[in-house]
Amino acid sequence: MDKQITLSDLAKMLNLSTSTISRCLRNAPDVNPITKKKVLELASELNYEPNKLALSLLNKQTNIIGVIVANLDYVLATMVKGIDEVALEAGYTVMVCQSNESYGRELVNTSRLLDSLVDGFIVSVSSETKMYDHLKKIQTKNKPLVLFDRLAAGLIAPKVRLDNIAGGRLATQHLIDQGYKKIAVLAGQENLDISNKRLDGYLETLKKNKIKFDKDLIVHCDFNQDYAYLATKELLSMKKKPDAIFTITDRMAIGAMLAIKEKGLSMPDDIGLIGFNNEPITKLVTPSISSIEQPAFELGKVAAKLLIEVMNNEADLSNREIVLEPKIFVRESSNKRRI
Amino acid sequence: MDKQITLSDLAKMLNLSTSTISRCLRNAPDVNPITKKKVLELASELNYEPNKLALSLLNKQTNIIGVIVANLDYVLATMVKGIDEVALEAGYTVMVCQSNESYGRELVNTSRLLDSLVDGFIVSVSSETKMYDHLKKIQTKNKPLVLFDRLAAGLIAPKVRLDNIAGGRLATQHLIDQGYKKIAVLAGQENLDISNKRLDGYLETLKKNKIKFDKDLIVHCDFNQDYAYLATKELLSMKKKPDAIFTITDRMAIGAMLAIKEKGLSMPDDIGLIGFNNEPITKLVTPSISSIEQPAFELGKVAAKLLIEVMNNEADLSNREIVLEPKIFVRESSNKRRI
DNA sequence: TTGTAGGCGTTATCAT
DNA sequence: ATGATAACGCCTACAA
Repeated sequence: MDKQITLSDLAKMLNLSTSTISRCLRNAPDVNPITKKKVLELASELNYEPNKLALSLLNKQTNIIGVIVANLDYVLATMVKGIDEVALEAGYTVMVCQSNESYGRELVNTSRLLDSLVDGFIVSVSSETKMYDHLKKIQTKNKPLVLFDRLAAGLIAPKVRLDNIAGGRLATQHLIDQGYKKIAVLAGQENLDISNKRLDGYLETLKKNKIKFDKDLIVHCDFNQDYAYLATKELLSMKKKPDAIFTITDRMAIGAMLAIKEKGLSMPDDIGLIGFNNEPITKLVTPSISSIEQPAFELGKVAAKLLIEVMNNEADLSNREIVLEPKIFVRESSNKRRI
Repeated sequence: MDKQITLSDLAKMLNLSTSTISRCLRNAPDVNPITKKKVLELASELNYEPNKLALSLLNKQTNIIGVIVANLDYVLATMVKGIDEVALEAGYTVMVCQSNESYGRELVNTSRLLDSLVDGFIVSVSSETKMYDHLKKIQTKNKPLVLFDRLAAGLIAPKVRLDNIAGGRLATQHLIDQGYKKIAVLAGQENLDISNKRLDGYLETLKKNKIKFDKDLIVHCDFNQDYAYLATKELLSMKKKPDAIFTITDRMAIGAMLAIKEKGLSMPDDIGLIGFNNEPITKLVTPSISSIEQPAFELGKVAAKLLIEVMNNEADLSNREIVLEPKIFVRESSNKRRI
């Protein structure tokens, strides 16, 4: 590691004090233009650049935003891109850590970022995370924290999320409108708020349409294609088997689709299928899969804006919750009436 | 932002000097066990944590690795996951910046990370990047730099990459073995090393099999499904139209597939298709798409290991180039002989 | 207009 | 066993 040029290097070379150098470099008002010129010339000649670490130590801020996500799949990567967009614009650099859906990794990441490194946090919890002490610790240390996507239920903090209930409603109502009556749900793990909300939308919509709810039609499993495949196989071998499946993610929809095809059933006639996230893949498989879209890029941008607002603001935004609306994209897998 | 507890806070409260406190906290040998106990108790009670910024300023290292990638699509996200894995293990935190395939963004990211923030760089250049001054600047400042995936041709630095020529060979030979004779290539932009290498493998294999090369069958276009779609439409309306297409990425294969289907041609009989990357989607579309796999996770791990080696080592590794081998996955889209 | 001194939080070195 | 001091690189009073 080469020694970087420092203020005092310049000072020595020009027989000036470091403060004078500093002033010249920062366009301070009261410096001799001649001195200033000399300093600027030497500085650019030697490629002087201020040491951000020293500045951060002084100003107690790093201009780094820490982002913790469970993984970098399509949706989260898109959200991160949105965060990046806004952060860069505002002069912040983004540090992305993946927890790999592991609670332990999330803890490590949090504490690493927390150690005076980042100015604020944007977090989407892992599916394994059931305790929020690490997030509370962020708050105890008075670092701004914004939750997005997968929220930590019960934690008071500014939040940005999709209206997951509405997503659940949208999907369910669509299936009902298409004439499906026995609608199964492949949900995520039971502690996962985002999954439960989508499920709530489902239940609500059944009730509204006076369809009896059958608890055997709800399966909780990992956010994972393989589990979804297995779960669907089981569902399809039940006596009162479903005539439609709503999966809480597109990955799971793919798993379900494989099981359905294997069983020799055809979509949308024998069975309807709708996913969630509107990943590009839904358009490309055969049959194409209906899905609920969340505005992922926008959601990331909003989260970053909110965090920056919190960081700049004295006002208490801890009860602010920004909710974005989902959209439905009807495709072949559930379009029984060929609308 | 609350004031964090500092060493001198503890010192004042216990009527000790900061050096003593520091020693106790770091398990130094010669401290009075009683003092030590007192200090540790108070420290944990007040949740004292050392200020990493101050440490970094002192030690001239941040334990942060900066990663610059063009985007976070499947392959790159997987590579980043590999980097993350190794880095975390070695006590480093990873800072991921996306250039969004923009040269300008890449410049900004580089200089931000460069400002004394990160201990080393792992970079995959954007498809727009044709000049490497920003990377040379990293080297001028004597920060370790490892290139991976998309290398900067001509820049001397430790590199980790896929054997792209072998990938091109593998794909081409497979198509030839299947009986295809007029093999088109959808390549990336002309300056992109990774694309050119795959193309080299193609050319080499044609020659080896004594197949005449037709330059009209090579199309350079953006790494992008839509462009690939359009390019394929053109290819298919040529007089001497191809009987197989090798696309340099799977995304492009998808675009090609859409154009092929639209034209009413069937794979693999009317036309063969093979992609590159072995993205999950290749297995899921109909017909499933043959593809060349690169060991993305492994490649990320190797890149991180190499960087750490460079950072710890005085030896000059700037000529080291680690090459990983691709594998072919034959699927329906090109399996004419039903092997 | 320029210089001096002190501080940001830590550690290493040298004294005590 | 503990304390004082200097140093990392910068900035902001305050002094000259």
